[in-house]
Amino acid sequence: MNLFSDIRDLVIDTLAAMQGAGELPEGLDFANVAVEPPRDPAHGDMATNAAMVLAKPAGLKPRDIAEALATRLAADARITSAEVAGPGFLNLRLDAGLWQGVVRAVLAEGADFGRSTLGAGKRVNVEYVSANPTGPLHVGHTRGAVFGDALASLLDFVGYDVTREYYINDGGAQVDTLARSVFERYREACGLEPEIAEGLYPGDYLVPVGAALKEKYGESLLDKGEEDWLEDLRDFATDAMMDLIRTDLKALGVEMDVFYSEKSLYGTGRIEAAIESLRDKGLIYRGTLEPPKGKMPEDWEPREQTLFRSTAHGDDVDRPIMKSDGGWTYFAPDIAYHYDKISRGFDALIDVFGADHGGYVKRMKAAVSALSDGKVSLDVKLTQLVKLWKNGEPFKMSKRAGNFVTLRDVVDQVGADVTRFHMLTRKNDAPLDFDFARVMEQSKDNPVFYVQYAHARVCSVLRKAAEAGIECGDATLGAADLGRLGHDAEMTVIRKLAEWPRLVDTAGRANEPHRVAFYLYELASEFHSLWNRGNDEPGLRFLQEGDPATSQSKMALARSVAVVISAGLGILGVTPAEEMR
RNA sequence: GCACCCAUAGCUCAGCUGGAUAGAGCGCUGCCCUCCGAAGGCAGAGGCCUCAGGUUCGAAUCCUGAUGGGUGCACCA
Repeated sequence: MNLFSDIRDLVIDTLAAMQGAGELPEGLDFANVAVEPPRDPAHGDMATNAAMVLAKPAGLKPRDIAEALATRLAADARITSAEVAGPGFLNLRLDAGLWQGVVRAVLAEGADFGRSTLGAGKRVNVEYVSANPTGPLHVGHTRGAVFGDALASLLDFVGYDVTREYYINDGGAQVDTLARSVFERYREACGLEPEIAEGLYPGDYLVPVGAALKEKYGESLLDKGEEDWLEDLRDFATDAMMDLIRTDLKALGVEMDVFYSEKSLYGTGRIEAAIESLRDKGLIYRGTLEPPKGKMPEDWEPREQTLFRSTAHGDDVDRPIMKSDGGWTYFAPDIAYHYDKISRGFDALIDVFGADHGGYVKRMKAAVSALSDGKVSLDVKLTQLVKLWKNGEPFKMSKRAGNFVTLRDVVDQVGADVTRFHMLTRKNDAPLDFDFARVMEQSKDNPVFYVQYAHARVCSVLRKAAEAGIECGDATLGAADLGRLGHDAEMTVIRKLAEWPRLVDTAGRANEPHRVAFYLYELASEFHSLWNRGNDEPGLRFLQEGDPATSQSKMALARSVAVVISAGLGILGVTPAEEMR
């Protein structure tokens, strides 16, 4: 149920009827006709721009169209008034029954209220986190994880068939480095002095991995050369790291559907197949790239390479896919991976990267465009930096020393709910401040708390009602006499509830889950406002002493707020608290 | 040098894909608890939406350019 799209349908139908009556020419495009909440509530319940959008193509004056449209709309039982305003806006007032219908719909549909068919069951793959399996996840990964997960839930809510996926970069040189680092920890476990050379991973999270190696191999590896243990240790270490990463993700409430191994692409002909596919399209060639303008790398020399003509699909320069030693560049398996996603039948792909991978977007889009002949879309969402603070002081971390702040540190300290919500209070491409002290604060300054508090208040008043012997099941409330609602303060909340389906829809189109967080804050704010007005105006209290019928109608509204908050928090992966004392 | 992202209240940020008088929070000033949770609410002050052009009925929003920040720029992932 989406009141805005219902009314828009009504407007479109009416416009079509006007065409039938010769009041409007045929062949008009109604795509830009919008029905939206007016900026100023005094203007009415909804406003449409139809007359202004159509004036030019129809060759008529906007006000004339608006007048005619207003006359017809006013004849509809759902519309109580239609007034032309400004340059040609049409302000509509709706029959109160429609607003009451919103509350009824929320109670009837529950957590499904606002679900849409925007996605039409299309299959979308959301790839996120995809951190190298060389250590625990840090705060930056945490933001990507939260964002990707909420985005996936949002897309599911608007009707997509969503797959959550993690690409394990277990095929490159960094895994060799990991294996060598672990070997030193293994030596350490055997009582020798570890030699953590420059370039190895110094973090002590590898100590238990070394110990586990000793469990498995005893001291048998000590006198062997790297060629004898490197491969085994690569697997052993990446498995250990992925276990760690999976556990961390779970602590944050993130569960992937697919973990896709880069290594599985090698030696199976899959990279070759992907490249062949590009070659068939004439997009692979041998050539020499121009040196980059401006800053010239020290060791630059002209070099003939195997290149992907990504410029044919919007990239700035063509990209090497093969190194001079004959091995693949990192780009080649990425091409093959996306080729695999395409061949698994996804209609749309989304990659969530850290902002430091921004330079990678165009070539990846070029690859997907080329591989799918433009049939599969790729949207790349970049998550900006997280700046850590503690009590207003910048919180420094040094990756070199291996003491960076991990996802686990954050979740253990502030909890998954707070972490998730806070990371969604900023647009993905805006930098985010994360102050350990402030995000745990339980006051209105903290949006997580503020939203959860609204939910808890509803739960509280419902408990009170139950104690007073008032039946408050959703079915009962849905059948309550909602005509008893109607005060401005109540209508404001109902209007906000009615926006939920619309909000979800636009958030889903933009792939922007943060909008859900902002909406929830606004809804909570309207609710708190109504709640407090009950202090001065007893008639606005939800629980009306000695008047069960009115109490139930007000409870219906309160309960609707809780249902929508709960559904919204569900998309964000945050628990709706029932009590916060 | 090139590409991408960003620029909105003193501070931190929204702004519903082009709509009416640009919104929150923090901070500042002043109010509201014999009252369903004051961990809340109300009111006030605070803006040439960085600048200059363009598109049109209409621009914070779209386009171009400038300025100021961030990020990334061949056989590393």
